This record gives sequence, structure tokens and C-alpha cells, in this order.
Amino acid sequence: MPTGHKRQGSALEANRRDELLRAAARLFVEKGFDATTTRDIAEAVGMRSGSPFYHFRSKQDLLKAAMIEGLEAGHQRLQAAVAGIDDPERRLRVMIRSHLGTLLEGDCHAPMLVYESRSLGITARAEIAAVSDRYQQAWQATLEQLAASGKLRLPAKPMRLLLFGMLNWSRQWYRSNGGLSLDEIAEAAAEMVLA
Amino acid sequence: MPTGHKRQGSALEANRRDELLRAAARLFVEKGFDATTTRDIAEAVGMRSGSPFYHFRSKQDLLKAAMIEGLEAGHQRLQAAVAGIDDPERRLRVMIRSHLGTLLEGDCHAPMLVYESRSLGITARAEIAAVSDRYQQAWQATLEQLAASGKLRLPAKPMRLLLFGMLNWSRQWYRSNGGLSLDEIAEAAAEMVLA
DNA sequence: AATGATTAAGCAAGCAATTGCTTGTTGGAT
DNA sequence: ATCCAACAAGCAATTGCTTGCTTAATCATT
Repeated sequence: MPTGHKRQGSALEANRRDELLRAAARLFVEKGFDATTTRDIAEAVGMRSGSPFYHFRSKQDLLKAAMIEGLEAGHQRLQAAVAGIDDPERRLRVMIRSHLGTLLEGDCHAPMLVYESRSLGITARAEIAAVSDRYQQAWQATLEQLAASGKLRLPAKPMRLLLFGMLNWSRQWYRSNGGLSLDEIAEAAAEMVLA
Repeated sequence: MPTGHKRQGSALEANRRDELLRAAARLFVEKGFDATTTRDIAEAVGMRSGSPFYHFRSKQDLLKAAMIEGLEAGHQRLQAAVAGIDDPERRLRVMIRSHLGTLLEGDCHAPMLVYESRSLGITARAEIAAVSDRYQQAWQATLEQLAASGKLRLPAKPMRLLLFGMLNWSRQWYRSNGGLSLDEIAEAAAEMVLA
């Protein structure tokens, strides 16, 4: 493959860096940012205690990178899910289901890292807020479309805030093996939003 | 005052202990449990770094006590608010407003400490869960009453979970000086719950 | 192709600061 | 005289992070 874009060294580098990112995200969500030591993260990927600092300048940098990566993965998943769906009601239902998926499925749970924002400096917090805002705007647009045709029980903005509360808070009580399924939660939430 | 139940020494003790509890609760909510040092707490009430340990055996004990105190204060506020209200719809509205009050008004914000449960040992977590359950049951009862007369948009249990999500998550975006007021949030939430 | 220079990636060791908590002591109210 | 409440001082462990070095892979030049 003479036109390969990556030398082997670079590929390995990216892999290890991603491993660190994923392990850190998992541990941060599991135990919280402060309760997770850089030694925990290193051990999780089989490195020595100081080695992660070759890939990331600081522990906070690691958190910031994990948050941005997780937010953008969720954003792309959302965009892919709604692609080609024109009916706004149907689109909202798909968005709700997609959001619950990134929030509760798999082992990453990256969106919940946003809750650890306070561990970051103000400049990093602003970066996160910018990425997060783009995600919110996709929702705002769809909700306003629904509100315009009288299909929402509340104005778009308060509705968005309350809806995100319902969805995000589900991380506090959702258990994958019992109780409501993701589809059921999604349908229940949609039921409350739509008039 | 021969029948006084408290000597002055005890009264002062209780005062200082309560000061510690309130300061700790505020700091824990503000910065998180791990990011708050026992020195922060001591300084907040004008003590030296080791003195809080005269009143509390450990930092975790301080958190546990603050959580229980906050939860029970909220519970009493709720009970007082609904006393004598028989109409279940009216009672739910009052409960929602009361819950938002304990959550967002004043400077204590104790209910949000529940989110710091993971910093506790399992036995302490169980104690907290027990107190928290009593609070939830008051809601469950009222919601079931409403569901029985067909006034709920969803069955009582999922409705309770989603409702608490809407309300508790409001701490993430509510600002006392702009946007929606507590009364407006309460009304919007009630609107979504009731059929 | 062979050789020397450079770099990527990580290890070993440890530093400086912080942390929760303990110990022995002291002033003041009863 | 007694004892509550707090102080002064510091210990032991942990923490994020740094430094100097090693190993292997890559690159440039002959």
C-alpha cells in the first residue's frame, strides 16, 4: 500500500492515545474526576504512572479531550440518525432515542462528563460550552418547528430544558437489566413533550 | 431558666456543629466533595484545620450528616406545604413548587448532595437511600392517586422518574436573576405531567 | 544496502505540594 | 476542679507532574 497516509509509528501513537482517552472517560464517569488518579488511568491501559503525560499535558487536558471527543461523537450519531427525516415529530422521536443511546448504551457514557466541567478552568469550560451549544441548537431548531405548528405543550426553550432534564437524569436511575427499556423511556418522554 | 433542656455549652456546641454542617453542605455543592478540603470547611467557619474533627469523626461523616439533614429539611418543608390540601392535582402542584424551592432557593441546596453519594461507603449510602426513599414515597402516593383518576399522562412510576429529572436537572441551568422564575418552572413541569 | 542521526514512546525514580487526620495542650465556662 | 471546645503542630499517605534515561523505529546520506 504505497499511498498509505500513516506510518506505523503514527498509527500506534494514535491508538495508544485513544486508549488513554477511553479509559479516562470511563473512569471519570465511574468515579468522578477528582477521585480518579492519573495512576488509575495509566494502570488501566498498562502504562507506568508518568507515561500518560507524554500524550497529554495535564490531567485536566485529558478530561477536556475526553469531553470534546464524547460530545462530538454524540453529535455525529444524532446527525446520522435524523438524516433524511423530514417530519419534525418523527425526527424528535428519533433524536430522543439517539440521545438516550449515547447517554446509556455502550461503555463510554461520554455526555455525562459534562457534569465534571467545574473541574476545568474557565477557558476550557468555554470550549466545552461551545461544542455543547452546537448540539443544543439542533434540538432547538426541531423544537421550534414543532412549536410553530402547535404540537408542543410548552414554548420551545423551556421545553428543551425540561426535556434534557428528563433524559439526562435517567442516568441516575436507569438499569440495563431491569425496569424500563431505552425504547420505553424514549416513548414516554416523547409522550410528555408532544401535545 | 431551671427547666431549660440545654446548657449554654451544649447550645454553643450545637450552633458550631450546625455552622460546620451548613458550610460543608454549601462547599460540597459548590465545588464537589473531593475538591473541598477539610481545611476549606474549617476556614469557612473560622476554625483551625484540625478542629472540625472534634465534631465529626471524618470528612465522609460530615457529608453524610449534611445529606441527611438536607433531605429531612426538604421532607419537612414538603409535608408542611401539602398539609390540608386534599385535591391531588393541587397537591402535586404545591409539591413541585416546594421541591424547586428546596432545590434552588436559599443557600443550602442540600438535595443536590445526593449526587455525591458515590463518595460514601456502602453502609452510609444505604442510610441515605432510606431517607431518600421516604421522600419519594410521598410523591409516589400522590402520583398514583392522580393516575387512578386518569389525570396523568403516564403510569405513576415512570412519571415520577421523569418528573424528578425535569426538576432536579434545573439546577444545571436555572439562574435566579434571569430566565424563568421558580413559579414558571413549576407550572411548566405540572403542565407536562398532567393530562 | 549500510551507517549514523533523529525521533517517538515509554520507563524508573522521585519531588513538592496537598490531603485527611492525630496528638498533646490550653483557655474558659461551670 | 473539671471538662468542653478549640488550637498548634505535624505525620503518613497520596497526588499531579517532572526529569533523565532507554529502546526501538524511522529518516537521511552515502
